Amino acid sequence: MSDDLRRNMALFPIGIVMKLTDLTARQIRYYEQNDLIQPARTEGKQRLFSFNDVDRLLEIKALIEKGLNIAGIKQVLQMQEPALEQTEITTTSEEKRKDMSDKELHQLLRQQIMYRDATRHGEGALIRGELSRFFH
Amino acid sequence: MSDDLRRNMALFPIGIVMKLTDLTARQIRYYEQNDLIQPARTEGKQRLFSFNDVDRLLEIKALIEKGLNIAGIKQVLQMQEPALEQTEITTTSEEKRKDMSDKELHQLLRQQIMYRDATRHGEGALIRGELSRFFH
DNA sequence: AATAGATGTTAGATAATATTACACAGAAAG
DNA sequence: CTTTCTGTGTAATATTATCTAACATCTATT
Repeated sequence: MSDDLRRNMALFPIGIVMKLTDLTARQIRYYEQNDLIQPARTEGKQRLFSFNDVDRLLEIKALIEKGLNIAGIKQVLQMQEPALEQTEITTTSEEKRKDMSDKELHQLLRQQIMYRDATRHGEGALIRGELSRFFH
Repeated sequence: MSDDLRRNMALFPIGIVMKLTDLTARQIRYYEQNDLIQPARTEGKQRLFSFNDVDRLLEIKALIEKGLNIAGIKQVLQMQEPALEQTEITTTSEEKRKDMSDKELHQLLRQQIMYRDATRHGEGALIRGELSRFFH
């Protein structure tokens, strides 16, 4: 329980996240601008990232390297998001989905499967696996 | 193994550490000035703290609240430091020790014992215990 | 009362980040 | 084969965060 708190706690400034993810500030801000991440802010409006944010950025990076564009990444990420409120789960996800053609969706799912096959090792250890990339 | 890397990795600016430890910047810098901690620095000379640094600051804070002064804290911390190089362990520690009177040392040891009794729970989980204070 | 230790506070300098705008290469579309 | 769109680089300027150094304040000890 406090593990969740830990991982969601806003801790890192963008400079650290750049080193951790090997992304540029420009990229990180661009992904935020396109709603792929929503880092917290200090009083002075500076971004603060959590472990989860860093994890997500690493996923984004992996998907970018697989050739996905922002729209595709957005779909993939929202698919693997845990069920939030039990109200309107279906409506929300269906609404989002209706923006894609069948072909696009199938291609996306294929790529997502490949991605998960490549990265899945231990069940709950997926997170650990992501974080371990910090230390190369 | 990479756990050690993680805990020693310089990640947090002083502003975050202030919130995490509930210490002021003044205090943190003062403790550094007195060699209780040695945080890393950015190229631009700004402090960067690791999880271990934060842990240590929490220990320092606990000792301060017990009424120890800097010299006392220094002794306690260096006692619980893991054996570093096998060369000159004895000489180094004895050199440090000879600065204290017997009375001071005994008082210190008494307090240290009380401290360890109060905080010890699971063996290697001491770190976890400390870190959990972040989330009150 | 005087001293020393620990912290508060302020001032000025520097580093880190924010925002915005423009540039540009490659992919996608026409 | 142009044109357009996307993702990223880069530069300028403003603001925030941190740094160091100095002086002030408070407490406990002498």
